[in-house]
Amino acid sequence: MTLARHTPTLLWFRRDLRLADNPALCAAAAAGPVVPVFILEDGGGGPLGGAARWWLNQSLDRLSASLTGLGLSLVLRRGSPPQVLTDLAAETGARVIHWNRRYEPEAAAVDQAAAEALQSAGVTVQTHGSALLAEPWDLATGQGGPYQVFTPYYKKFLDTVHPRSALPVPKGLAAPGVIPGSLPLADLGLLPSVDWAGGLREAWTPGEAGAQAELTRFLEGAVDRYDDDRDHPGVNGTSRLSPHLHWGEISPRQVWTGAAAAPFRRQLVWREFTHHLLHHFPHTPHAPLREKFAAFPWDGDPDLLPAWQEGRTGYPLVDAGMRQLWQTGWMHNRVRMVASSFLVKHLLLPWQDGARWFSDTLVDADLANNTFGWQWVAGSGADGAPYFRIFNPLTQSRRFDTAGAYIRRWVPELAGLPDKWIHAPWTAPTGILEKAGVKPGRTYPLPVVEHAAARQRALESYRRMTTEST
DNA sequence: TTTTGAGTTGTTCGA
DNA sequence: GTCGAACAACTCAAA
Repeated sequence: MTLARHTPTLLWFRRDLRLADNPALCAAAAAGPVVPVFILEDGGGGPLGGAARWWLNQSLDRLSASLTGLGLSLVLRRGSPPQVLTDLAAETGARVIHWNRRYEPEAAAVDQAAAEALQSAGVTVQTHGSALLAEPWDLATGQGGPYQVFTPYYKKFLDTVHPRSALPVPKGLAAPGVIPGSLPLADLGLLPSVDWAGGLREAWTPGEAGAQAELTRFLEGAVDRYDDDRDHPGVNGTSRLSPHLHWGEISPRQVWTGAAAAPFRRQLVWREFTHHLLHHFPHTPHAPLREKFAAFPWDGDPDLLPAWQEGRTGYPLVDAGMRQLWQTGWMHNRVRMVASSFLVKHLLLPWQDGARWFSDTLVDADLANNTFGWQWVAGSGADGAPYFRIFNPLTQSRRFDTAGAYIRRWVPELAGLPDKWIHAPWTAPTGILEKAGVKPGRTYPLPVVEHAAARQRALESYRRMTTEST
């Protein structure tokens, strides 16, 4: 064995907290002893929300245990990646580093700075693609530009992208003779000082094993009914893989390979599309993609933002969604649309406020997906959604949570109401309300806005924007 | 260059 | 209760 075989290689874990189908891990392992490191970054990829920090803590704990089982030791550090990594290279004598690429503008800038610092220090940087099925710059229109409409993107994707099968966990992993020092996980300070995470613990199992279990559950049942069930929030009909995908505890390739059903794969391509958009339009987390929306009059009552955040709007489906989010760090996608639309159109508050709240409370908080979703709802994003598409929270509630199962679970003070009245308690007859123990305005809020009036006001605002900007 | 067809997820109104 | 049309005008993507 040559001396070079004993020189360790650095492996920088970021949004790929898994061992299977991990190209950076495979490449590092093939070169000899591996020093895996995770850095809690000072700035970079944007501030981590509270729910995301909890998830990250659990996931790092699981990753560390898995690596230990294979004879490796995860090094935890905090600071600025260029500094931390050049220090670690000097400390270990590593000449090569591998990582899987990130795509958010700020994260990509950090990675670029780290690569430059390492190269200046004589360290070879090798990056790999694993967070997406296609690189954001791979697909282009006939003109060579980025796509802004999903359907043509989707067609192009199906024509040109053929995901390869997943990589196995590499065999024969070896640690270096000297293990670099690591912070204890607790010293990263990811967990809240007051433990509010009970609902999260109950709802989720972060980590690679938890991700595989969730995929298995989905493949053994829900995937076959996905097209019908995914819109019904009272049914466990979605994959619930979003947080696992966000943290890379499972790769999109593993999911794609496992689930061949077209309606589900289509959703995975949506994830690709949002990353494509964010890469090509890096300003969109803050500013509307459609420029004329910069003039939109967001003149709703800001005092209603907390009512929305805390699930006190008086619209049971909206409130159920916001409370599910607060308690479990996740909201069913159908309800995300209804609740987001309510903030933007009924309350006339800026989508950026909603995006910020979601970023802080979602365990799957993902810049590309979150940005796309909010801009789509606001009508300022990349699609042909007409401005007059305003969700009616009652129609949506009756259509998708007909029997009220979702509302009863998350708004228990309404649980005693019959199906017929649970969607709009303030319309129920007095006798029914009394029997259910519901006092509108006392045990459950009256609607903070009236639907028809709010709808008219939103339409008027869009009209104002279009007339005043021309 | 010009033309053409089409665009995730909806609601309301009136026949 | 059901059904089709209207809700505007624009932009995108490809031919």
